[in-house]
Amino acid sequence: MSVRVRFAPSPTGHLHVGGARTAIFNWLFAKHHGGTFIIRVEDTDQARSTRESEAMVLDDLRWLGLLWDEGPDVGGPHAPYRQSERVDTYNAVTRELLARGIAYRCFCSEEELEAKRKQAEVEGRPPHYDLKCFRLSAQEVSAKLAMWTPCALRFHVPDDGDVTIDDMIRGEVTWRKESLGDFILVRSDGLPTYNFCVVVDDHDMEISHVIRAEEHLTNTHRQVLIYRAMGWDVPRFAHVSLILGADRTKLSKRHGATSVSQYAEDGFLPDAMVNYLTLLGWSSGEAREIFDRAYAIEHFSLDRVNSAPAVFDPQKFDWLNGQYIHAMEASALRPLVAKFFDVPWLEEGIDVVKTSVTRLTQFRAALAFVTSYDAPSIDRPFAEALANELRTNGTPIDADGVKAMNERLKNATGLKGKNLFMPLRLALTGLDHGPELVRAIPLLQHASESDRSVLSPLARIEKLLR
RNA sequence: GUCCCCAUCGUCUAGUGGCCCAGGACACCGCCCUUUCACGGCGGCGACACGGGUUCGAAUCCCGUUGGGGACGCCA
Repeated sequence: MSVRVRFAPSPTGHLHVGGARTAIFNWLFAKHHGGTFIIRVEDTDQARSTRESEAMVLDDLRWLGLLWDEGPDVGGPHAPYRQSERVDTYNAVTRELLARGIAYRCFCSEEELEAKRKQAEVEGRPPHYDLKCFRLSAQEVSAKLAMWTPCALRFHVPDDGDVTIDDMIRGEVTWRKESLGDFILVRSDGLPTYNFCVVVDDHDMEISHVIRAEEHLTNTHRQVLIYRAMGWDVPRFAHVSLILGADRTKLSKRHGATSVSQYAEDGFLPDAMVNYLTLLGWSSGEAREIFDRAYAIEHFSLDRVNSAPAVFDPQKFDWLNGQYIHAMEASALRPLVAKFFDVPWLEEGIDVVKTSVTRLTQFRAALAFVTSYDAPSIDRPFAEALANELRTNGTPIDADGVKAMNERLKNATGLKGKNLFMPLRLALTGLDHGPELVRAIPLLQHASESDRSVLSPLARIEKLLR
């Protein structure tokens, strides 16, 4: 049997890190098995779904590098891949279920149902539907229909409604029929609900494995009942645990950045994000934490996915992102950094400071010693000696040149060690810390040559002496 | 409240009955490298939630307790 998996976002905003991880696991599983990765848009909630959101989610997935084989934009053998465009398919199933008496019309108003739910709650009963409309006679139904009374469609839970699944991450999970009330299949506005669409679509699209978040675990009960009613094969399920915030509740906006696009804007790299999210709940079994996609694809398996929820740790993600930045060539980093901060001398600048940053956005600040200069207060004879050195011998443009300059400065001033290097650093950068001078000084010189807004080392000393 | 899931250092995890008085990573602390900062190297701190079983032997299997999370919607 070929592996066909899907990621099914509802287009109500940017892709969330939890959704991103679910997408990654699906993608990894598909790639590992040489299967098909499908995107299906679950937009049956018309009030919240928008095309703009759909575009944002797809952009986020593309940014992560999770490319799909079938989807709303690229099409495929089971098009359309947008639930709002598949209503005819659902209607056909609805008619069958209705004809066979498995589904029935419910004329109860939302207010009425809400009141009953509240009542059940105070009486300590489960808030299940009371079957009022299930008991309606054919005549009563016809009468209501004749009066155009709005109605929804409910699925009737059968007497043999106990369900057991063999979840690939959790093992056997069982629900008793009693834990479920008759549920809505189609809303009174004619649009089918999630639990119904998922089943029809997953069957129709020949999905072999449903890999999704744990919040859907209890929905599986209803869904299996629909598969059974239709006589369809039930796919394998794998419910991935939730990602939690530091307070151990479901990760949400109040925990800070939670959308993929926010991390992109904050200077994180897609490779680092895929790596970090893959590690959140999965491990290869080898003591290896930094790996590329090829490694993850080769080693990924669902039975190594942790069933316990995981806390998202921004510090570790930050560290991991830094590891990626440090390992990259300045030439590869340049176009990525340029989106946040661009100067003619960027590549050399990146090369000089990259080990001091963990995010692309930090290059601006790390290179501030080049772009701006506040003349510090410094020992005047030393500054004059330095000015004299630069005027006489020119500014060094490589490490050897800097070393030679240091040697001459040592002789001219009688200073050495920290007493020489600290004033030198201060005089040229205005700061008491920064990259090594053998790199920083040539960078300042080069930058001033290609960028008029940058003061050269000599210009800095002259400003300081003024 | 009912149902379902979960439980190893602060966090992510290794561990599938003896190799574990529990290994790695982040964070934190110290030392080294570096005439600054950062990177890097070395070391330290730090966990099997609790109680019962099963077993010669349990972090690992079973039961219970506690704790956490999720779902109970004409949201997905």
